[in-house]
Amino acid sequence: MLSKKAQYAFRALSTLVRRDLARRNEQNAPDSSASDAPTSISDMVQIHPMSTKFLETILLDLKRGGILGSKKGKGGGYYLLKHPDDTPLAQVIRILDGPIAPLPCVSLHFYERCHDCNEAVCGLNRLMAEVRDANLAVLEQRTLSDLAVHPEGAAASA
Amino acid sequence: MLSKKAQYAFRALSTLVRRDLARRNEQNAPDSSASDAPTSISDMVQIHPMSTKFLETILLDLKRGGILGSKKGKGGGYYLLKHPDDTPLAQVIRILDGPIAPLPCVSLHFYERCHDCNEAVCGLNRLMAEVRDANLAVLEQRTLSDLAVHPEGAAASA
DNA sequence: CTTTTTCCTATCGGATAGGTAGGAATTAAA
DNA sequence: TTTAATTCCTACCTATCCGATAGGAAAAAG
Repeated sequence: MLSKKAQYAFRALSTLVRRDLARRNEQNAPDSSASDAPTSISDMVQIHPMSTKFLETILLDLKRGGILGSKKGKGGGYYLLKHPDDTPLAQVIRILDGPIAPLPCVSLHFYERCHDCNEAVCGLNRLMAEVRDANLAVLEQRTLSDLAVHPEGAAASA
Repeated sequence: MLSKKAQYAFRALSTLVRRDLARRNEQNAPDSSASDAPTSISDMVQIHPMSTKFLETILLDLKRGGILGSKKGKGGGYYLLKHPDDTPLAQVIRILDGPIAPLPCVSLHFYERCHDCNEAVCGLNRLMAEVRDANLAVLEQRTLSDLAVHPEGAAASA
């Protein structure tokens, strides 16, 4: 299960993404690398109500994790460092919740040896690696952009 | 991540499965429904070292969950209620760890409404449902039998 | 120099994970 | 009929983690 941290992170990020994409559209610069016009924490909290102080620590994590940039002082806030297409959901989850794999001994980014079993012949190991791959097939493919896409009704596709 | 409970459960189950399959083979009764010849906790712990008392509570859970049967008293122990092919890994995980879905609002067996968002238009909801499905594609397909299969070296396939 | 913001560290209460304790109930066999 | 081996039950314990809060320091704009 995703932690509250990760859930709140995705909410806040969805705001940043929507603004970022809107701005790229306005400026006719769909591919510029970093976004300007930082969004403050208080703005984010107004759109998705949650504890301001808690969100503060989450955004700090995202910044340290290389997803967000920030600007201090009046008019400051946070902004995406990359195009939303270029940040997979897996990256966000790893920053806030750690490993995605169901066992440390099949984790790609947080591997820890499993001393109670011989990994080469451990049936569980092999199966959980399958689960990990199934997860990553979604989480590495889907990006922040997908967060902002609302599945419109049938009318939208007409 | 799987809890220790679930990990230990899979270890103990792998012992039961190996014995069960061997017995079916000996008796030329590959499809009989329930296995006899219970295996005691102390036997299981000798094969896969772990806390006896802790395993006790785990096996009780598996029994209440409908996966194992038991026999009390001298010569007693636990046995599989069904053919190993007929117990998907998902069932074991749900008994010991609860929901498989990354969010309560996309859980099939432990659904809880998500009051902070409108599920119909929540981008995260939709994405996490994809993750859930990717997980279940493995965990409902793979069964206890797969736990016991050791991937032999190249020689085995020759 | 005041206001607005991010940044940093410490703390806290409650829940959960992992594991233990002690014994009751049941069964087989000596 | 006693003894030994087993499951069954409930309560408890302890350390860690989760979610959240507190209180400021540092920076930037006006």
